[in-house]
Amino acid sequence: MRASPSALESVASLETIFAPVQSLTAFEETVDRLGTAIRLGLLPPGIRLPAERELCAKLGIARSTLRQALVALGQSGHLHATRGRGGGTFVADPQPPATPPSHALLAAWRDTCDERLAVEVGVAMLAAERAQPAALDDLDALVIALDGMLAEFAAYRQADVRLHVGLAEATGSPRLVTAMTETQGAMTGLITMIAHPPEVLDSANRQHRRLLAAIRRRDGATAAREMAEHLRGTEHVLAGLLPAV
Amino acid sequence: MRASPSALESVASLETIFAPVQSLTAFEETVDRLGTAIRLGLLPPGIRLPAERELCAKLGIARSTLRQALVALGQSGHLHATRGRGGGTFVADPQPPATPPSHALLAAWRDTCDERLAVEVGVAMLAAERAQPAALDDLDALVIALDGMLAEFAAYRQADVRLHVGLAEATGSPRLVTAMTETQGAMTGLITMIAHPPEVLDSANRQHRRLLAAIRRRDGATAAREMAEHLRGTEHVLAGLLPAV
DNA sequence: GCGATAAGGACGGACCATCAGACCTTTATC
DNA sequence: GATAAAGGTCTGATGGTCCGTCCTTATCGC
Repeated sequence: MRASPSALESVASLETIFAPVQSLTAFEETVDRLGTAIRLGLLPPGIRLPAERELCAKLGIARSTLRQALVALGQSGHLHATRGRGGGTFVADPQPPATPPSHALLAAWRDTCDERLAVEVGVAMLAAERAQPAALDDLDALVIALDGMLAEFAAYRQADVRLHVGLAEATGSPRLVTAMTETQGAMTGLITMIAHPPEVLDSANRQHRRLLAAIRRRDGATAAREMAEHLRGTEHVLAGLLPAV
Repeated sequence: MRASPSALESVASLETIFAPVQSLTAFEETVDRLGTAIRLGLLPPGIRLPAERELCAKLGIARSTLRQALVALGQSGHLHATRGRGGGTFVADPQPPATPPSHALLAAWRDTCDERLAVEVGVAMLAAERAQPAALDDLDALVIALDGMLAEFAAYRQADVRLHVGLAEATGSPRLVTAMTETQGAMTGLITMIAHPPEVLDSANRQHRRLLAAIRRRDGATAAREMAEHLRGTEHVLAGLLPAV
Protein backbone atom coordinates (compact mmCIF):
# COMPACT_ATOMS: atom_id res chain seq x y z
CA MET A 1 0.00 0.00 0.00
CA ARG A 2 2.69 2.42 0.95
CA ALA A 3 5.10 2.53 -1.91
CA SER A 4 7.50 5.05 -0.41
CA PRO A 5 10.87 3.38 -0.04
CA SER A 6 11.37 4.94 3.36
CA ALA A 7 13.82 7.70 2.68
CA LEU A 8 14.29 8.15 6.38
CA GLU A 9 17.97 8.71 5.84
CA SER A 10 17.23 11.91 3.99
CA VAL A 11 15.71 13.48 7.08
CA ALA A 12 18.20 15.53 8.99
CA SER A 13 18.26 16.02 12.75
CA LEU A 14 17.41 12.38 13.33
CA GLU A 15 20.15 12.08 15.90
CA THR A 16 18.21 14.59 17.90
CA ILE A 17 14.81 12.99 17.51
CA PHE A 18 16.01 9.49 18.19
CA ALA A 19 18.59 10.38 20.80
CA PRO A 20 18.38 8.46 24.08
CA VAL A 21 15.63 9.63 26.34
CA GLN A 22 17.13 9.99 29.77
CA SER A 23 14.33 10.70 32.19
CA LEU A 24 15.69 11.64 35.58
CA THR A 25 13.89 10.19 38.55
CA ALA A 26 12.33 12.56 41.04
CA PHE A 27 15.09 11.66 43.46
CA GLU A 28 17.83 12.44 40.97
CA GLU A 29 16.32 15.69 39.85
CA THR A 30 15.88 16.81 43.43
CA VAL A 31 19.50 16.09 44.28
CA ASP A 32 20.49 17.94 41.14
CA ARG A 33 18.36 21.00 41.81
CA LEU A 34 19.24 21.42 45.45
CA GLY A 35 22.85 20.46 44.94
CA THR A 36 23.28 22.97 42.15
CA ALA A 37 21.61 25.73 44.13
CA ILE A 38 23.93 25.02 47.05
CA ARG A 39 27.09 24.82 44.97
CA LEU A 40 26.18 28.05 43.21
CA GLY A 41 25.66 29.75 46.54
CA LEU A 42 22.02 30.51 45.79
CA LEU A 43 21.39 28.65 49.02
CA PRO A 44 24.26 30.08 51.08
CA PRO A 45 26.00 28.15 53.88
CA GLY A 46 24.18 28.19 57.18
CA ILE A 47 20.76 28.83 55.73
CA ARG A 48 17.86 26.63 56.76
CA LEU A 49 15.75 24.82 54.23
CA PRO A 50 11.98 24.66 54.68
CA ALA A 51 10.76 21.78 56.84
CA GLU A 52 10.61 18.46 55.05
CA ARG A 53 6.83 18.25 55.19
CA GLU A 54 6.63 21.70 53.69
CA LEU A 55 9.35 21.29 51.11
CA CYS A 56 8.04 18.05 49.69
CA ALA A 57 4.72 19.78 49.10
CA LYS A 58 6.43 22.61 47.24
CA LEU A 59 8.46 20.21 45.16
CA GLY A 60 5.43 18.06 44.49
CA ILE A 61 7.07 14.84 45.63
CA ALA A 62 6.57 12.42 48.51
CA ARG A 63 8.40 13.06 51.68
CA SER A 64 10.24 9.76 51.47
CA THR A 65 11.57 10.72 48.07
CA LEU A 66 12.67 14.11 49.30
CA ARG A 67 14.40 12.46 52.23
CA GLN A 68 16.39 10.27 49.89
CA ALA A 69 17.71 13.42 48.27
CA LEU A 70 18.39 15.16 51.57
CA VAL A 71 20.22 12.12 52.90
CA ALA A 72 22.31 11.94 49.75
CA LEU A 73 23.22 15.61 50.01
CA GLY A 74 23.95 15.09 53.69
CA GLN A 75 26.35 12.26 52.97
CA SER A 76 28.15 14.34 50.37
CA GLY A 77 28.59 17.06 52.98
CA HIS A 78 26.34 19.70 51.44
CA LEU A 79 23.64 19.54 54.11
CA HIS A 80 23.36 18.65 57.74
CA ALA A 81 20.24 18.17 59.82
CA THR A 82 19.44 18.82 63.44
CA ARG A 83 16.48 17.25 65.15
CA GLY A 84 13.93 18.55 67.51
CA ARG A 85 11.86 21.67 67.62
CA GLY A 86 13.80 24.54 66.12
CA GLY A 87 15.89 22.06 64.24
CA GLY A 88 15.87 21.61 60.55
CA THR A 89 18.02 20.96 57.53
CA PHE A 90 20.84 23.43 57.00
CA VAL A 91 23.29 24.12 54.23
CA ALA A 92 26.66 23.00 55.56
CA ASP A 93 29.24 25.57 56.53
CA PRO A 94 31.85 25.20 55.28
CA GLN A 95 30.92 23.46 52.07
CA PRO A 96 32.72 20.29 50.96
CA PRO A 97 35.51 20.79 48.43
CA ALA A 98 34.35 21.00 44.85
CA THR A 99 34.64 17.80 42.85
CA PRO A 100 36.49 17.97 39.55
CA PRO A 101 34.23 18.15 36.50
CA SER A 102 33.17 14.85 35.05
CA HIS A 103 34.64 13.44 31.91
CA ALA A 104 31.32 13.85 30.13
CA LEU A 105 31.13 17.52 31.01
CA LEU A 106 34.63 18.14 29.75
CA ALA A 107 33.90 16.37 26.50
CA ALA A 108 30.84 18.52 25.86
CA TRP A 109 32.20 21.80 27.12
CA ARG A 110 31.71 23.59 23.84
CA ASP A 111 28.09 22.54 23.74
CA THR A 112 27.62 23.77 27.28
CA CYS A 113 29.13 27.15 26.39
CA ASP A 114 26.91 27.41 23.32
CA GLU A 115 23.75 26.94 25.31
CA ARG A 116 25.03 29.38 27.86
CA LEU A 117 25.63 31.98 25.17
CA ALA A 118 22.06 31.67 23.96
CA VAL A 119 20.56 31.93 27.41
CA GLU A 120 22.69 34.84 28.55
CA VAL A 121 22.41 36.90 25.41
CA GLY A 122 18.67 36.34 25.33
CA VAL A 123 18.48 37.43 28.95
CA ALA A 124 20.52 40.53 28.20
CA MET A 125 18.23 41.54 25.36
CA LEU A 126 15.05 41.00 27.33
CA ALA A 127 16.42 42.65 30.43
CA ALA A 128 17.17 45.73 28.34
CA GLU A 129 13.51 45.86 27.43
CA ARG A 130 11.89 45.09 30.72
CA ALA A 131 14.16 45.41 33.75
CA GLN A 132 12.71 47.61 36.46
CA PRO A 133 14.99 50.39 37.72
CA ALA A 134 14.75 49.01 41.24
CA ALA A 135 16.04 45.63 40.07
CA LEU A 136 18.87 47.33 38.23
CA ASP A 137 19.80 49.25 41.36
CA ASP A 138 20.26 45.95 43.18
CA LEU A 139 22.41 44.63 40.36
CA ASP A 140 24.53 47.78 40.35
CA ALA A 141 25.11 47.27 44.03
CA LEU A 142 26.26 43.74 43.29
CA VAL A 143 28.77 45.02 40.76
CA ILE A 144 30.17 47.42 43.33
CA ALA A 145 30.41 44.59 45.82
CA LEU A 146 32.21 42.49 43.22
CA ASP A 147 34.93 45.12 43.01
CA GLY A 148 35.84 44.25 46.57
CA MET A 149 36.15 40.54 45.86
CA LEU A 150 38.72 40.58 43.08
CA ALA A 151 41.27 38.89 45.27
CA GLU A 152 39.09 36.00 46.41
CA PHE A 153 37.68 34.03 43.57
CA ALA A 154 35.22 31.85 45.49
CA ALA A 155 33.38 34.87 46.85
CA TYR A 156 33.57 36.63 43.50
CA ARG A 157 32.11 33.68 41.67
CA GLN A 158 29.14 33.41 44.01
CA ALA A 159 28.27 37.06 43.64
CA ASP A 160 28.82 36.74 39.90
CA VAL A 161 26.27 33.94 39.79
CA ARG A 162 23.82 36.05 41.73
CA LEU A 163 24.31 38.86 39.27
CA HIS A 164 23.61 36.70 36.26
CA VAL A 165 20.64 34.98 37.85
CA GLY A 166 19.36 38.34 39.02
CA LEU A 167 19.51 39.55 35.46
CA ALA A 168 17.40 36.58 34.41
CA GLU A 169 14.91 37.39 37.13
CA ALA A 170 14.71 40.93 35.86
CA THR A 171 13.34 39.61 32.58
CA GLY A 172 10.31 38.20 34.37
CA SER A 173 10.62 34.92 32.53
CA PRO A 174 10.57 31.91 34.87
CA ARG A 175 11.93 29.59 32.23
CA LEU A 176 14.89 31.82 31.59
CA VAL A 177 15.62 31.91 35.31
CA THR A 178 15.61 28.13 35.35
CA ALA A 179 17.75 27.98 32.23
CA MET A 180 20.19 30.48 33.69
CA THR A 181 20.48 28.55 36.92
CA GLU A 182 21.11 25.35 35.04
CA THR A 183 23.72 26.78 32.73
CA GLN A 184 25.51 28.49 35.59
CA GLY A 185 25.54 25.16 37.37
CA ALA A 186 26.94 23.45 34.32
CA MET A 187 29.59 26.13 33.85
CA THR A 188 30.81 26.14 37.43
CA GLY A 189 32.73 22.92 37.04
CA LEU A 190 34.50 24.32 34.01
CA ILE A 191 35.13 27.77 35.43
CA THR A 192 36.83 26.47 38.55
CA MET A 193 39.49 24.97 36.31
CA ILE A 194 40.63 28.37 35.14
CA ALA A 195 43.08 30.64 36.87
CA HIS A 196 41.43 33.92 37.82
CA PRO A 197 43.95 36.64 38.57
CA PRO A 198 42.43 39.86 39.94
CA GLU A 199 43.12 41.71 36.70
CA VAL A 200 40.92 39.28 34.79
CA LEU A 201 38.13 39.58 37.33
CA ASP A 202 38.45 43.33 37.24
CA SER A 203 38.12 43.33 33.49
CA ALA A 204 35.11 41.03 33.71
CA ASN A 205 33.47 43.29 36.22
CA ARG A 206 34.01 46.30 34.00
CA GLN A 207 32.11 44.35 31.40
CA HIS A 208 29.36 43.93 33.96
CA ARG A 209 29.25 47.68 34.35
CA ARG A 210 28.98 48.33 30.65
CA LEU A 211 26.35 45.64 30.35
CA LEU A 212 24.19 47.12 33.07
CA ALA A 213 24.64 50.59 31.63
CA ALA A 214 23.43 49.40 28.24
CA ILE A 215 20.46 47.70 29.87
CA ARG A 216 19.60 50.81 31.82
CA ARG A 217 19.43 52.93 28.70
CA ARG A 218 17.34 50.22 27.03
CA ASP A 219 19.98 49.50 24.42
CA GLY A 220 19.32 45.83 23.73
CA ALA A 221 21.76 45.46 20.86
CA THR A 222 24.66 46.78 22.88
CA ALA A 223 23.62 44.72 25.89
CA ALA A 224 23.67 41.60 23.75
CA ARG A 225 27.09 42.49 22.36
CA GLU A 226 28.53 43.24 25.78
CA MET A 227 27.20 40.00 27.15
CA ALA A 228 28.56 37.98 24.26
CA GLU A 229 31.95 39.58 24.71
CA HIS A 230 31.80 38.91 28.42
CA LEU A 231 31.24 35.22 27.80
CA ARG A 232 33.88 34.95 25.11
CA GLY A 233 36.49 35.69 27.72
CA THR A 234 36.00 32.47 29.61
CA GLU A 235 35.35 30.58 26.43
CA HIS A 236 38.68 31.46 24.91
CA VAL A 237 40.52 30.44 28.02
CA LEU A 238 38.70 27.12 28.03
CA ALA A 239 39.52 26.62 24.37
CA GLY A 240 43.17 26.89 25.27
CA LEU A 241 42.93 24.41 28.09
CA LEU A 242 40.61 21.76 26.77
CA PRO A 243 40.65 19.36 23.83
CA ALA A 244 39.47 20.97 20.62
CA VAL A 245 35.74 20.57 20.07
CA MET B 1 24.20 25.92 68.15
CA ARG B 2 22.91 27.48 64.99
CA ALA B 3 22.00 30.99 65.87
CA SER B 4 21.10 32.16 62.37
CA PRO B 5 17.42 32.99 62.28
CA SER B 6 17.08 31.46 58.84
CA ALA B 7 16.78 34.45 56.59
CA LEU B 8 15.65 32.19 53.80
CA GLU B 9 13.16 34.81 52.73
CA SER B 10 15.99 37.08 51.72
CA VAL B 11 17.16 34.67 49.07
CA ALA B 12 15.70 35.44 45.70
CA SER B 13 14.90 32.91 43.00
CA LEU B 14 13.51 30.49 45.53
CA GLU B 15 10.43 29.93 43.42
CA THR B 16 12.77 28.50 40.85
CA ILE B 17 14.77 26.31 43.19
CA PHE B 18 11.75 24.95 45.00
CA ALA B 19 9.43 24.80 42.03
CA PRO B 20 7.67 21.48 41.49
CA VAL B 21 9.86 18.83 39.96
CA GLN B 22 7.88 17.20 37.21
CA SER B 23 9.88 14.32 35.88
CA LEU B 24 8.36 12.92 32.73
CA THR B 25 8.22 9.16 32.45
CA ALA B 26 10.05 7.48 29.61
CA PHE B 27 6.70 6.80 28.01
CA GLU B 28 5.61 10.42 28.22
CA GLU B 29 8.85 11.80 26.93
CA THR B 30 8.83 9.40 24.01
CA VAL B 31 5.31 10.39 23.01
CA ASP B 32 6.36 13.99 23.32
CA ARG B 33 9.50 13.67 21.25
CA LEU B 34 8.03 11.62 18.44
CA GLY B 35 4.75 13.52 18.46
CA THR B 36 6.50 16.86 18.25
CA ALA B 37 8.76 15.69 15.45
CA ILE B 38 5.74 14.47 13.51
CA ARG B 39 3.65 17.58 14.08
CA LEU B 40 6.57 19.76 13.03
CA GLY B 41 6.99 17.76 9.87
CA LEU B 42 10.50 16.70 10.77
CA LEU B 43 9.16 13.20 10.31
CA PRO B 44 7.05 13.79 7.20
CA PRO B 45 3.88 11.84 6.40
CA GLY B 46 4.46 8.46 4.82
CA ILE B 47 7.92 8.00 6.22
CA ARG B 48 8.80 4.78 7.97
CA LEU B 49 10.25 4.76 11.44
CA PRO B 50 13.07 2.38 12.32
CA ALA B 51 11.95 -1.09 13.42
CA GLU B 52 10.79 -1.27 17.00
CA ARG B 53 13.67 -3.45 18.12
CA GLU B 54 16.07 -0.98 16.58
CA LEU B 55 14.36 2.18 17.73
CA CYS B 56 14.09 1.16 21.36
CA ALA B 57 17.82 0.58 21.38
CA LYS B 58 18.45 4.05 19.98
CA LEU B 59 16.12 5.63 22.49
CA GLY B 60 17.58 3.61 25.32
CA ILE B 61 14.24 2.28 26.52
CA ALA B 62 12.58 -1.12 26.65
CA ARG B 63 10.59 -2.21 23.68
CA SER B 64 7.41 -2.47 25.71
CA THR B 65 7.79 1.14 26.77
CA LEU B 66 8.39 2.24 23.21
CA ARG B 67 5.32 0.33 22.12
CA GLN B 68 3.17 2.16 24.63
CA ALA B 69 4.25 5.38 22.97
CA LEU B 70 3.73 4.05 19.47
CA VAL B 71 0.28 2.75 20.37
CA ALA B 72 -0.64 6.11 21.87
CA LEU B 73 0.51 7.94 18.75
CA GLY B 74 -1.35 5.40 16.67
CA GLN B 75 -4.59 6.00 18.53
CA SER B 76 -4.22 9.73 18.11
CA GLY B 77 -3.84 9.21 14.39
CA HIS B 78 -0.22 10.24 14.02
CA LEU B 79 1.13 6.78 13.24
CA HIS B 80 -0.11 3.57 11.72
CA ALA B 81 1.57 0.20 11.65
CA THR B 82 1.55 -2.63 9.13
CA ARG B 83 2.61 -6.14 10.01
CA GLY B 84 4.71 -8.71 8.30
CA ARG B 85 7.95 -8.55 6.47
CA GLY B 86 8.37 -5.18 4.81
CA GLY B 87 5.90 -3.72 7.24
CA GLY B 88 6.71 -1.18 9.86
CA THR B 89 5.47 1.90 11.62
CA PHE B 90 4.67 4.82 9.34
CA VAL B 91 3.83 8.44 9.89
CA ALA B 92 0.16 8.77 8.98
CA ASP B 93 -0.83 10.53 5.78
CA PRO B 94 -2.80 12.66 6.12
CA GLN B 95 -2.07 13.81 9.63
CA PRO B 96 -4.88 14.23 12.14
CA PRO B 97 -6.19 17.78 12.59
CA ALA B 98 -4.19 19.90 14.97
CA THR B 99 -5.58 20.17 18.46
CA PRO B 100 -6.09 23.64 19.89
CA PRO B 101 -3.36 24.78 22.28
CA SER B 102 -3.85 23.87 25.89
CA HIS B 103 -4.92 26.37 28.47
CA ALA B 104 -1.57 26.10 30.20
CA LEU B 105 0.30 26.91 27.01
CA LEU B 106 -1.85 29.95 26.37
CA ALA B 107 -1.32 31.21 29.90
CA ALA B 108 2.45 30.98 29.57
CA TRP B 109 2.76 32.17 26.01
CA ARG B 110 5.00 35.07 26.87
CA ASP B 111 7.39 32.78 28.68
CA THR B 112 7.46 30.45 25.70
CA CYS B 113 8.27 33.33 23.37
CA ASP B 114 11.03 34.52 25.68
CA GLU B 115 12.78 31.21 25.65
CA ARG B 116 12.34 31.05 21.92
CA LEU B 117 13.98 34.43 21.52
CA ALA B 118 17.00 33.30 23.48
CA VAL B 119 17.42 30.07 21.56
CA GLU B 120 16.93 31.59 18.13
CA VAL B 121 19.11 34.63 18.65
CA GLY B 122 21.82 32.47 20.12
CA VAL B 123 21.58 30.16 17.13
CA ALA B 124 21.77 33.11 14.76
CA MET B 125 24.92 34.42 16.40
CA LEU B 126 26.67 31.06 16.45
CA ALA B 127 25.59 30.20 12.92
CA ALA B 128 27.19 33.44 11.77
CA GLU B 129 30.45 32.22 13.24
CA ARG B 130 30.44 28.63 12.21
CA ALA B 131 27.97 27.74 9.49
CA GLN B 132 29.57 25.90 6.58
CA PRO B 133 28.87 27.35 3.14
CA ALA B 134 27.35 24.05 2.04
CA ALA B 135 24.85 24.15 4.87
CA LEU B 136 23.98 27.73 4.00
CA ASP B 137 23.39 26.73 0.41
CA ASP B 138 20.78 24.24 1.57
CA LEU B 139 19.12 26.88 3.70
CA ASP B 140 19.10 29.34 0.83
CA ALA B 141 17.34 26.73 -1.26
CA LEU B 142 14.76 26.39 1.48
CA VAL B 143 14.11 30.12 1.42
CA ILE B 144 13.55 29.98 -2.31
CA ALA B 145 11.17 27.08 -1.85
CA LEU B 146 9.33 29.05 0.81
CA ASP B 147 8.59 31.74 -1.74
CA GLY B 148 6.43 29.24 -3.54
CA MET B 149 4.41 28.36 -0.47
CA LEU B 150 3.14 31.78 0.52
CA ALA B 151 -0.42 30.79 -0.28
CA GLU B 152 -0.52 27.58 1.72
CA PHE B 153 0.35 28.09 5.32
CA ALA B 154 0.66 24.46 6.40
CA ALA B 155 3.37 23.77 3.84
CA TYR B 156 5.05 27.08 4.57
CA ARG B 157 5.18 26.43 8.26
CA GLN B 158 6.77 23.01 7.83
CA ALA B 159 9.51 24.37 5.61
CA ASP B 160 9.92 27.26 8.02
CA VAL B 161 10.52 24.82 10.85
CA ARG B 162 13.08 22.99 8.78
CA LEU B 163 14.83 26.26 8.09
CA HIS B 164 15.08 27.19 11.74
CA VAL B 165 16.11 23.71 12.84
CA GLY B 166 18.60 23.62 9.98
CA LEU B 167 20.09 26.82 11.26
CA ALA B 168 20.50 25.22 14.66
CA GLU B 169 22.20 22.24 13.07
CA ALA B 170 24.57 24.58 11.31
CA THR B 171 25.87 25.71 14.69
CA GLY B 172 27.06 22.19 15.45
CA SER B 173 25.57 22.32 18.91
CA PRO B 174 23.39 19.29 19.69
CA ARG B 175 21.79 20.97 22.66
CA LEU B 176 20.77 23.96 20.60
CA VAL B 177 19.22 21.64 18.04
CA THR B 178 17.21 20.00 20.79
CA ALA B 179 16.26 23.36 22.25
CA MET B 180 15.22 24.65 18.85
CA THR B 181 13.09 21.60 18.17
CA GLU B 182 11.39 21.96 21.52
CA THR B 183 10.68 25.65 21.19
CA GLN B 184 9.38 25.22 17.67
CA GLY B 185 7.10 22.51 18.99
CA ALA B 186 5.89 24.76 21.75
CA MET B 187 5.32 27.65 19.35
CA THR B 188 3.38 25.66 16.79
CA GLY B 189 0.24 25.60 18.87
CA LEU B 190 0.37 29.36 19.24
CA ILE B 191 1.31 30.10 15.64
CA THR B 192 -1.59 28.17 14.20
CA MET B 193 -3.92 30.58 15.97
CA ILE B 194 -2.72 33.49 13.88
CA ALA B 195 -3.96 34.46 10.47
CA HIS B 196 -1.14 34.25 7.93
CA PRO B 197 -1.92 36.19 4.77
CA PRO B 198 0.62 35.74 1.99
CA GLU B 199 1.92 39.27 2.44
CA VAL B 200 2.93 38.50 6.00
CA LEU B 201 4.63 35.28 4.99
CA ASP B 202 6.39 37.10 2.18
CA SER B 203 7.67 39.68 4.60
CA ALA B 204 8.82 36.96 6.98
CA ASN B 205 10.65 35.21 4.21
CA ARG B 206 12.40 38.40 3.22
CA GLN B 207 13.62 38.50 6.80
CA HIS B 208 14.91 34.96 6.29
CA ARG B 209 16.87 36.22 3.32
CA ARG B 210 18.44 39.08 5.21
CA LEU B 211 19.22 36.76 8.10
CA LEU B 212 20.98 34.25 5.90
CA ALA B 213 22.86 37.00 4.12
CA ALA B 214 24.13 38.36 7.42
CA ILE B 215 25.18 34.88 8.47
CA ARG B 216 26.99 34.32 5.21
CA ARG B 217 29.08 37.41 5.65
CA ARG B 218 29.77 36.38 9.26
CA ASP B 219 27.99 39.40 10.67
CA GLY B 220 26.77 38.00 13.97
CA ALA B 221 25.40 41.25 15.35
CA THR B 222 23.21 41.85 12.34
CA ALA B 223 22.13 38.22 12.26
CA ALA B 224 21.03 38.49 15.87
CA ARG B 225 19.14 41.70 15.15
CA GLU B 226 17.44 40.25 12.08
CA MET B 227 16.42 37.16 13.98
CA ALA B 228 15.05 39.17 16.88
CA GLU B 229 13.04 41.31 14.49
CA HIS B 230 11.79 38.22 12.74
CA LEU B 231 10.46 36.81 15.97
CA ARG B 232 8.94 40.07 17.13
CA GLY B 233 6.49 39.84 14.26
CA THR B 234 4.67 36.82 15.59
CA GLU B 235 5.08 38.03 19.14
CA HIS B 236 3.27 41.29 18.50
CA VAL B 237 0.41 39.53 16.81
CA LEU B 238 0.11 37.16 19.74
CA ALA B 239 0.18 40.06 22.15
CA GLY B 240 -2.85 41.46 20.40
CA LEU B 241 -4.74 38.18 20.53
CA LEU B 242 -3.91 36.82 23.92
CA PRO B 243 -4.41 37.99 27.48
CA ALA B 244 -1.75 40.42 28.63
CA VAL B 245 1.12 38.66 30.37
C1' DG C 1 8.77 20.58 85.60
C1' DC C 2 5.56 19.03 82.20
C1' DG C 3 2.84 18.95 78.34
C1' DA C 4 2.42 20.66 73.67
C1' DT C 5 4.65 21.28 69.54
C1' DA C 6 7.70 21.10 65.67
C1' DA C 7 11.07 19.20 63.68
C1' DG C 8 13.95 15.01 61.60
C1' DG C 9 14.10 9.73 61.24
C1' DA C 10 12.35 5.01 60.20
C1' DC C 11 9.22 1.52 58.49
C1' DG C 12 5.78 -1.16 55.63
C1' DG C 13 2.55 -1.88 52.19
C1' DA C 14 0.63 -0.73 47.82
C1' DC C 15 0.97 0.84 43.21
C1' DC C 16 2.84 1.51 38.85
C1' DA C 17 6.40 2.26 35.26
C1' DT C 18 9.87 -0.10 33.35
C1' DC C 19 12.74 -3.84 31.93
C1' DA C 20 14.02 -8.23 29.91
C1' DG C 21 12.90 -11.95 27.45
C1' DA C 22 10.27 -15.39 25.22
C1' DC C 23 6.80 -16.35 22.13
C1' DC C 24 2.99 -15.58 18.53
C1' DT C 25 1.15 -13.73 14.09
C1' DT C 26 1.51 -11.77 9.77
C1' DT C 27 3.61 -11.09 5.33
C1' DA C 28 7.08 -10.90 1.64
C1' DT C 29 10.84 -13.07 -0.55
C1' DC C 30 13.79 -16.82 -2.02
C1' DG D 1 7.50 -24.35 1.53
C1' DA D 2 11.19 -22.39 4.28
C1' DT D 3 13.08 -18.32 5.89
C1' DA D 4 13.30 -13.75 7.43
C1' DA D 5 11.55 -9.50 9.08
C1' DA D 6 8.42 -7.05 10.93
C1' DG D 7 4.53 -5.88 14.50
C1' DG D 8 1.72 -7.93 18.55
C1' DT D 9 1.28 -10.38 23.05
C1' DC D 10 2.35 -12.06 27.49
C1' DT D 11 4.70 -12.69 32.00
C1' DG D 12 7.70 -12.14 35.87
C1' DA D 13 11.02 -9.31 38.22
C1' DT D 14 12.74 -4.91 39.67
C1' DG D 15 12.71 -0.50 41.41
C1' DG D 16 10.93 4.16 42.18
C1' DT D 17 7.33 6.49 44.28
C1' DC D 18 3.58 7.37 47.30
C1' DC D 19 0.95 7.27 51.54
C1' DG D 20 0.34 6.64 56.15
C1' DT D 21 2.01 5.63 60.66
C1' DC D 22 4.93 5.76 64.28
C1' DC D 23 9.32 7.02 66.80
C1' DT D 24 12.85 10.21 68.58
C1' DT D 25 14.63 14.56 69.69
C1' DA D 26 14.52 19.20 71.20
C1' DT D 27 12.43 23.58 72.33
C1' DC D 28 8.67 26.66 74.05
C1' DG D 29 5.07 28.09 77.16
C1' DC D 30 2.41 27.47 81.03
